[in-house]
Order: sequence, then C-alpha cells, then structure tokens
Amino acid sequence: MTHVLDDLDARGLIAHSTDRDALRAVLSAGPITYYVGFDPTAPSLHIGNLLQILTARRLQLAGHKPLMLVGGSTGLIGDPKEAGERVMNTKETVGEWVDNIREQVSRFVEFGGDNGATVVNNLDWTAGLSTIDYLRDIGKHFPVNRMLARDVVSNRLESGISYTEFSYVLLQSLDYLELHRRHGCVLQTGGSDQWGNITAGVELIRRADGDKVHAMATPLITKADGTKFGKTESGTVWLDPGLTSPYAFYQSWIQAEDSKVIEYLRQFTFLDLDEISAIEAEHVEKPGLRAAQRRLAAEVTTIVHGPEETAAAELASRALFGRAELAELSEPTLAAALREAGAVDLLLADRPNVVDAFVAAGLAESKSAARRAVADGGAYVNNERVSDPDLELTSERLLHGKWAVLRKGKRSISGVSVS
RNA sequence: GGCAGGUUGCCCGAGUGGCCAAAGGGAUCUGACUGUAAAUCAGACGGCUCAGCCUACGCAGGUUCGAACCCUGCACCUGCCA
Repeated sequence: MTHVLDDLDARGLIAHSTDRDALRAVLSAGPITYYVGFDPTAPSLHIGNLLQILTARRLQLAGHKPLMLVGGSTGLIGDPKEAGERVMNTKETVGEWVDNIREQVSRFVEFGGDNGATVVNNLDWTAGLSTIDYLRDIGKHFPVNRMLARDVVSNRLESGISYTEFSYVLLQSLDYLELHRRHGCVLQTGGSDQWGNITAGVELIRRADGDKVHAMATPLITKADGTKFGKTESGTVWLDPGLTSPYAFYQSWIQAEDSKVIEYLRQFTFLDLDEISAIEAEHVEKPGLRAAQRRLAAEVTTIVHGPEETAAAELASRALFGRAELAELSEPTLAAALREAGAVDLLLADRPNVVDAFVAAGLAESKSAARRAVADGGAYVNNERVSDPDLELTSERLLHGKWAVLRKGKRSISGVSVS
C-alpha cells in the first residue's frame, strides 16, 4: 500500500514539511494524532479551508487520528496579514461563527472508531489563562528578535502592526503545545501561509517539553494567472449552501482552467491517481470536451453538498448551457434549472423590462450596469441577444408564459419567473 | 512637542481655479475567436427618471460667477528635528 506521505506528495499537497524522514517514520510506526486549525474569520469556511479538511481526511483514512481545532480564541485576535491590521469582530459574532465552523468541519471526518476525530476549541485552554502565566510559561520561549524577523511581521513594521496581532503566533503555538500535552498530538498541518505559525509551535514544544513534533503545509492553490484560487466574479466560494448555492459551487469548479484542472482533481478529490491519469490523457487529447472539469465539479460538489445536490446542479447546468433549444425544455425541467441557478420572482403587473430583470436576478449590480451589458451586446434573454434595454418581458416573450432565462456574457446565467 | 510632506474612483497613481466623473496602469465586465479553458485584439468601467440630472477627490466650513485644485479648522499617515 502507498505510504500516505507519498500519496500526499503525488497529489501536490506538500509544500513544506519538517524533517521528511522523521515524519515518514512516525507515520509508519503506527497511528498518530494530528491537528489542523480553523479560525472563525467569516460565517463559513471556503474552498481554501476545504483543502485543509480534505488533507486531514486523507490522513484519517490512512489510520491516523484527527483533532479538528476551531479557533474560538485565536479568531478573536486574528493572525497578521500583509494587507494590514484586521478589523476585530465582536465576541458574539465570533461565537456564532465558531458554531458554524464546528458543524461544517464535522461533516468531512469520521467520529467513530479507534481513530475517530475530535473537535476542539482553543478557547477551552486560553479563557482561563492568566496574563502572568502566559508571559512566564509561553512568552519566555519567544525571542522577540526572532518574531520580528518573520516575514509577515517584518513586512508590517513599516505600515504598523498592533501588539495583538504581533502576539498571535504565541496563541497558535500554545494550541499545538496544549494538544501535544492533552492528546499526544505530534503533527500539525495547514496552509503554507500558516507555515510560520506552525513551525513556531514545533519550536515551542521542543523548548517547553523537549519533545520533537512534526509539521506539514499544503501549497497555496492558485489559478492559471497565479492569483489566489477560490474567488469568482461574485466573490469567495463558500461551503455554506446559503452563501454559495450548490449550483454556483458546481459552476465555480466547472470553470476551472485547462492548465489547472488536473492539479485540482488530485488535490480536491479522492479519485485515485491512476484514474486521474486516465482523465488527464483524455483531457490532453480533447480539452474541448471539458470532461475533466465536469468530473472535478461533480466530485467536489458531491463531497461538499452530497449526490442529490450534485445531480440537481448537473441537470440545471446541462439544461441552461446545453445545445438544446430552451423552448424545448419541459416546464418542470426549466423551472427546476432556473430555481437551481437562482431565479427570482417578478410581477407581471410591474411590467418589468430587461434592465429590471437583470438587476433583480443579480446579474447586474445596478441599472446602469445592466444597460451597459445590453449596450455591450452581452445581455441575452432566452438565448437571444437583447438590443433594447427597455424591452418589456411580456408574457408572449416568456417560456411557458412565465419564465425568462437571463444570461450575461457566456457563463453568468440566472432567471426570473414573471406572474 | 517643533518643522516639512501627504490623504484622489475597487487598488496603484496623475491632476494645483473653468476644457474633470477626473490621465495612465492593474483588477473587473463585455465583444470577436472558441470549448462555460487560456492567450490575443477591441470596447466598457459612480448613480439615475440617461442628448439631461445627481453624487464624488480624508472630514467640516469659507473665498469665488465657478474648487479635487485657494483659505481656515479637525482627523489620520510619512519624513526630519527634540
């Protein structure tokens, strides 16, 4: 059987690690306990976090025991980022987000058995920590000159950094130390942007307890143009279906670039590498078929939203993007597809025109933007290009007397029902 | 605490009394070509009841027929001095 480390490596999931041979040895010696953490900085996790969750799941499938940490305390502080000081969220807000994230994270790992997952919250060991203990037991192990040398911090020295954010690394390091002591945790994983925080924890454990523990980081996932993956024109791709609908989620994957889709298959799906190689061969042969993108979208949507939602998203996508005439779709099929794509209801009595409909359906941010889309020749109603922004959506122009498929450009589709 | 400079649209950045909704670049959107891909070329890119009007150049007030541009006060940032 393939060593889990080799599998992760072959999937392009290891950007950094502590001593590779030592890590391989502990993973081989028997089940270990490892952890990955998520700070509640938003109401939901997004697909960047998903990569961390899936990586954790891969390790669990290899027999190891995951601790899924939710940062109830670290989320109140916020780690330093390049852009500048974070805006602090209220404790109530962070508390709500903690609950959401705990629930989300729990869906992707298993809880029963010898290596069942445990969800932990770092608020449990920091809430009662006194300042004096913190300074004596933790702070003493952190040379300020080393902290200042870290990239994130040194980049911020010019623009300014608060003591709060500067200290963040101590809290994350303390997490590792606590989990090491309480649960025998010997590995922390995370994104490469966390590498500094992660290794600081390794260092703390070595200094405080004299133990050698390990760390591993996944690479930053990028798009073909080198920018960060996980954003679409409409913003972050969230895991919460209320924030990013399963249809929108599916669409975000199906739009993956040719040059990246195989990488994503390796990183975001559980398909085995041989099968991915077969998909790759086909993809290289006939990229126009987009078979790799379809497979990727189906696999990841199933992991996150389940098979039913995936089937619905696929059906809607086929109906709306397919070659078939929209008028030939049966009303139930059309209605289901548009509901999936996010249709809104309008009143016939309001005599809505194209511009109104585009704004209502969220395809344009303002009426000006909608008019612009029409002027640019990028607005379509029922697959017909619209040239008059004032065109009314009268019932004879609607499919089945009720529906209009609105499209802006070639991939933004939504709809309205007028009654 | 003193002196000097700065704060412009999503971001960077030009503009020092009317020709400014504001150069240029980036991001974004659209079109052409295609395959819901990339690259390339072209157009668009504050809002609205859209040949016009309204809002906007850190905040508040003032001068002026007219201010992003001049004056006063305030806030924040940067550099030099103490």
